[in-house]
Amino acid sequence: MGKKKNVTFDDIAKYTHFSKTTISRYFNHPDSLTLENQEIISKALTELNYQENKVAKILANGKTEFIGVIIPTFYHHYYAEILNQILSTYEDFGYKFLVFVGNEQEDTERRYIKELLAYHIEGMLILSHTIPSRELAQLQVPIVTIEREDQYVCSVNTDNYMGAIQACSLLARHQCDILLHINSPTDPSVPAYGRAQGFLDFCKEHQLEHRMYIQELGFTHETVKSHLAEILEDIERTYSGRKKGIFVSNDTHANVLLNLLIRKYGTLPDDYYLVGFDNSPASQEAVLPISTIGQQMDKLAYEAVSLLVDQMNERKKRKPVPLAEPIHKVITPILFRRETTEK
DNA sequence: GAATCCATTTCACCTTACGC
DNA sequence: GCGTAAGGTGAAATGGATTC
Repeated sequence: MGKKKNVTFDDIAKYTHFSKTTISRYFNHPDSLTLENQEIISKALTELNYQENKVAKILANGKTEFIGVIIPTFYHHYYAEILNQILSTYEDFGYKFLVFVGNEQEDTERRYIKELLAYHIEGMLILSHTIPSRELAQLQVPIVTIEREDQYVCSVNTDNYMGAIQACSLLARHQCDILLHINSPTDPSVPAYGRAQGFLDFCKEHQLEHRMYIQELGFTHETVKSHLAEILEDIERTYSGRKKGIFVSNDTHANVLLNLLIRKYGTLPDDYYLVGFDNSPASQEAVLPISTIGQQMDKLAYEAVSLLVDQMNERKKRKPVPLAEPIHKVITPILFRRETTEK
């Protein structure tokens, strides 16, 4: 049995005795047709069972309606959630997404970007950290980054510094004797650096005893667990008998630390107060729901896609005016008090 | 190297409405 | 009745990879 041929504009045109142009106008500029003719075409579409052909549309106008996305990893639940929010902006903007996970491999990410450009994506959202924004800015496609170094490209970031202040304020209100911050080494050009800087500034300003554990924790559960176990051992040894307020740089790591404590003590000891960052699902689903600084992922995703769509629309104009300077939007974080501080 | 896939775009034509 | 503008529509060119 031969393959059944799809119904095309040509078929609709012959059926209705209009030209293909008129059929195209029906879909793209319906107001340019009389109501009577719109009705005739509408009826024909139903009778012929026409199925929209996006591939032909892309071929004709060169606009793929695709946005490329590079995610660094799915180990952090934050990225799964933010991607979920990005995908849901389809309802608002109609763009579809081609997603790659770079796994922190710079050359792999370059290959993925090349592949995305070959698909004629109209814009790109970059969440991975490996490729400098100066290099991204050279690509002939609008780009918006989320929570990464962004000097030369548009971006949407959480106010990490304010988030750290909120976390420290909460721990200070609980009269913690010592404030501790666990983080990976972060370059000052990365927005997340604000978490460490905010911690440091708050402790200094309020003359609170503090300490920062800054070290690479790894990208697998096993390595993170092993490194956090070492840090916890040091905390137990150094600050025994004191009330410890720990601000961990993300919820995934906060959850691993919480599990280590619960495995050891059966519960979260009274002298431990814990705050994470991101409000990722891990913080809510933990054995003890974790207090956290919530990144408004829905807003981050919406603003990022919105900023990208603005640039993509500008490029479609006859005389596009490129941005003089990259736009950087900042989203306010929200404090969530849960059981790791509210005992 | 030409034909094919198929929707869009550009240019151009025809019709109708309106003012003088 | 004529000229002009606006509205409605069609023919042909177009895009790039694949197939013939």
